[in-house]
Amino acid sequence: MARLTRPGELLPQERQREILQRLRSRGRVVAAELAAELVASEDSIRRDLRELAAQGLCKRVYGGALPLSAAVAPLKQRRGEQVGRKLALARKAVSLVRPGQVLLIDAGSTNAAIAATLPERMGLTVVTNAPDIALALIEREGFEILLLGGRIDPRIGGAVGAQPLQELQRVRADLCFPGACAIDAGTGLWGFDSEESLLKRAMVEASGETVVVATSDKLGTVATHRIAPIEEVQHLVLEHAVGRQARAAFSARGVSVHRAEPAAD
Amino acid sequence: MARLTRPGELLPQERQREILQRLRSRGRVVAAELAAELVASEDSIRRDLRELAAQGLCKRVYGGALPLSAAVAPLKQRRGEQVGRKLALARKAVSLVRPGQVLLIDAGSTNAAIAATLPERMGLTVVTNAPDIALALIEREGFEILLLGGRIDPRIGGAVGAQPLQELQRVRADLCFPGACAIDAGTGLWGFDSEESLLKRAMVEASGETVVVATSDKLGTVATHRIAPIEEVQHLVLEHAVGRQARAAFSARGVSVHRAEPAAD
DNA sequence: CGCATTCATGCGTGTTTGTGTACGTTTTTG
DNA sequence: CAAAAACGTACACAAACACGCATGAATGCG
Repeated sequence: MARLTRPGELLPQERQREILQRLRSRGRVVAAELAAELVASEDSIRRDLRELAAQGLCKRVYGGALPLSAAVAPLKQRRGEQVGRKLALARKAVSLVRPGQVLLIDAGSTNAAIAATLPERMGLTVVTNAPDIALALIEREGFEILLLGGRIDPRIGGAVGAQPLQELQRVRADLCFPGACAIDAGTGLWGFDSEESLLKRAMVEASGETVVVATSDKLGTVATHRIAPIEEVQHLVLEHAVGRQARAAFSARGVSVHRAEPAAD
Repeated sequence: MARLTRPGELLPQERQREILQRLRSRGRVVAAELAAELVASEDSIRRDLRELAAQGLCKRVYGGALPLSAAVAPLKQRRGEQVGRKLALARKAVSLVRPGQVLLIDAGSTNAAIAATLPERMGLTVVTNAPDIALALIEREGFEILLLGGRIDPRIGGAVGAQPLQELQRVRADLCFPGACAIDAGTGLWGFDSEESLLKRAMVEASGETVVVATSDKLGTVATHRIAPIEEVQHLVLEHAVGRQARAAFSARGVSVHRAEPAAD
């Protein structure tokens, strides 16, 4: 008794696609919930999960399924073996995002990982100066994307200079993710390039809160161009391996320190 | 029993276009529904879907079809016939570019192929509203890239609206490549979307010369929004298969017609 | 004008695919 | 350790499918 294309129901493949989306956005799926929300028997759902697991797209567990740790990392992020670490950081960073917020995302590979990890259909607005981030979001769904234009610096991978600065004046964001820069508990946030730092400063100013996501090598160092004092940084996402002392130094300055899960692939 | 041009019914190509449109707007199509709403047998609909899938325009699934925007592995399916054709067009289009010029490249898959075909180290400056085009050029070398910012329309794959329009005021280009639109020897250049057409118009105005690169289905048709009269189009790049009559019609209007090499698949 | 060609279509064929049911097994829970 | 929940396998059925063929309309050529 197979009533397949009943109006209002989902196509088999469509159902599987939806399951994958939920996996990405919520981190898990429950067979019984899926059966209820997508209209299908639990048997069909189980078949789907089995099939997806066989394709290596998720991990089958009792009661439902979980995303595979390195599930959605096809081939665009081959910037070294950092991928696992950056993904772990990105997951933690994304947990700070709430529905409906406006995010200001700077260029950079870590931030690209964050953008790729953002949940769909949360009503998020993303403002960015990086074409790769914009492109990644275009290919997904449910994002309002605002691109900052200007001359593109190929080393940075995004627009810099007066124009994006000017466009930023018209933007007000909830959360800001300035890209790779140095951070120090005493002196605050620093950048390596003059133009770049100017833009990051403007980003921080245009946002309610600032989230710094830092790989270990960015810690405690100071660069040449000042971006912001430590008081303007509300959140700091660090790798699992960072010691307690370093974390405490930031906490003492009023920064919420978030620790990523160990990058277990 | 083929009643082909029956008034009120849809031509095969019209039907396929409609299917693609529904695919974009609703995210899925069901074969049975299509057969009912467009007036055709399910066989014909299935044939359409198979054909569209073969061209890489959708993903065929049991019961209907899905857009491949959220598809898992888009890379391996970029081998459809469209790619060969677009590459042949792109090669011809690029031959019109001279060293040191400033190019204005609109969003669209054909234009992306053009950008990918541009020679490096020719001192070219590229102005574009499409993140994918900007990204492709970043990863190569020897290009000056200027990104037009603004709200991004995911269907178009680039910035549209008032902001890129305004930024265009400050740009003067040598050559302009407005993206996919309809062209007719008598009435000129037409677009399908209001906002989009406005931007294309501004692009044409900001450039010394305009190059229209058209796949065969764009020929002789007229859409709803006027972009420019035929006098403002200096070059037209057509596929090899386009007949002599059609080419002559444009030549007579003062358009330089360039014929792409046959697409060697 | 007559003929061959091309093309979209509908129908009949057999095949593939998804689904529900039945029944035995495994895992979790109290 | 026993009950319940979740699971997997086997089977039957119908929907959806691909393929081949004949039909009828438009087109091109002698």
